Formats: sequence, structure tokens, C-alpha cells
Amino acid sequence: MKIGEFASQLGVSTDTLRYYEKHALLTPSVRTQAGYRDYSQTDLKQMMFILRAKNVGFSLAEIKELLQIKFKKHQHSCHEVKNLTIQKRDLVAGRIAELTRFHQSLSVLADKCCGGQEPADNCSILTTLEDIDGLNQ
Amino acid sequence: MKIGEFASQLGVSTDTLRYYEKHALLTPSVRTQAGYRDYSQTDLKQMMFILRAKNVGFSLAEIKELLQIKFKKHQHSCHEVKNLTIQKRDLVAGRIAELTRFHQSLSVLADKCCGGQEPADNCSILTTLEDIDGLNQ
DNA sequence: CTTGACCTTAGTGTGTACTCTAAGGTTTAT
DNA sequence: ATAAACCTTAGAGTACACACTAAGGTCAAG
Repeated sequence: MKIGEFASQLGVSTDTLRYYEKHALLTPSVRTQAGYRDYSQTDLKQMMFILRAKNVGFSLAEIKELLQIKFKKHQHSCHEVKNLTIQKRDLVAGRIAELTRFHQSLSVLADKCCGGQEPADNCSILTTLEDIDGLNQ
Repeated sequence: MKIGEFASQLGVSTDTLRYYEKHALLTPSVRTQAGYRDYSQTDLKQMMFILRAKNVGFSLAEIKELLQIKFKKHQHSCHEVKNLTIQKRDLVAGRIAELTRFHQSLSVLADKCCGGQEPADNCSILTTLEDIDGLNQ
């Protein structure tokens, strides 16, 4: 399968596929005589692995690690894989916590403000950001 | 106040201050004869506004908008300010939702895996990512 | 045999928020 | 007078995941 067909089957761009190849995530097994990339069913499976891993939040660097484990499963333990997963989950949890604080603060600000058409001279959002911190602590 | 002292009072780097100046977030009112930046109390207040806005999740671009409103409050309405705040809050909410899906999927994966020292040949995390999607839909 | 749709590479641009470097000028203390 | 500690600028580098461009080669249809 040439890169264009492969890309459209997977719903990604050809740029993305070349990018993944450059970053050693997916290198098609074969090239045609003309130098065209020729993707196989195995490549399709690997690309689907990559896309699923992306869907659960892994970065490309992390997916690369997962692939290296997948290629030599017997040289790696379940422990290692679970660790990667849990580390990522905790990192995501941290980011959620941060964003939740943002969301809370923004809600407080928004609720304070009337939102009317009058000039912003006394806007509570601006004055809260100007004055001593009433948002944190 | 020279940039070094100003920076350490605020807990930011001098690089950050020069970066903010370049991006029109804070331009110190005065330069000394030697060309050194000379920060005033007004600059301090503005920088604290910026840091508070950052603390509630606004990006530098959004803070720049807020500052422009703040400088000419009577030319802008509460509505405008509240809109910015609510837009940001909704954007944050969307990102939280996405990360929450990631967290959920990662938890499911982690819970499936024994995490033991045995080789990863049958690791449920890897097989789940390989096989037809059991995570979404 | 030519047109159009595909493919190739290498390299640059995007957005975010800085951080670091090089090469040099200024100030302060000793 | 000189060393240390500060300051200046312009520009490059970082991370992430691509998107886009230029300049050219290949292939199938009409």
C-alpha cells in the first residue's frame, strides 16, 4: 500500500507518517523500485497500536518506549509496562488537578462579574486581579 | 529598581522580564543613563497583575488582552471581560474532560495488568493496545 | 505524449513560554 | 586599577506534534 492510501485508511496525513518514520515509530518494511514507501498489514497493525496509545494519552516518546518493549516482550516485564502506565496516569492526574484549580478560580471570577454592557471601570474581575490576592490562599 | 532586584522580588528570572517586555506585557517606564531598565512601583503592580492572571490559567496572549482592557477600562465593558473569562473557563473545562478520559483509560489499563516481574509476553496492557479497541466505544 | 495525481527529500514554520549564549558595556568595592 | 557582579542586545535552542514548501521523480489514463 502506498503512503497516500495507507494514510487515508487511518485518517492521518502523509506528513504524519513520514514524521513517525523519522522518529522511529513506524518504518514501512519495504520500498518499491521507485523508492515509494510500501506499507504492509503488519505496518497497519503497528500504526493502529500507535493511534490507540495516543488515544489514551501517551506521548510519541512514550509510545516509542512501549513499542520497544512490544518488540522484545520477553526482555521486559509486566512491571515495566505497568509502571509506564501508572506514571502517565499520575502525570495526567496532576495536570487535571492544576486545571481544576484554574477552572475554580475562573468560575469565582466569572461569578463575581455582572457581565453587563457598562464600562469596565469597576469590573470585579479586573479589580480582583489587581488587588491583593483573593483567589489563592 | 534594576532588573535583577525586581526579578528576585517577584521570583522570576531576568530573562522572563525581558521576554515580557519584548511581548509588550510590561515595559519599564524608565531607563537609566547607562541604558539599564529601571522598574517602578507601578511596574511592580502590573507585574503582580500578570502573575495573578497566570495563576488562574490565562495565557500570556490573553493577559495581553486583559491589560489592554485594563489600560482603557472606560472603552471596554464588563461583558467583554466576563466573556474572556468564561471562554477561558470553558476551554479549561474541555481540556479537563479530555484528560479525564485519558485518566480513565489509563486506570483501566493499569488495573488489568498484574505488574509482576514476569516477562511482558502476555501483558494485558500491550495486548489491549494491540487488539481491537476495548477502551473507547 | 502529455496531463494530473501521486510520490521523494530536505528544510522551514507553527505555538507556548521561556532559557541560554556570545560579546560586550557599567558599577562598585577593594 | 582591576575584579566581581551586574547590565545590554540579538539570536539560537528547548519541547511537542506535526503542517507546509520547493524542487523534482513516477505512474496511469486518455
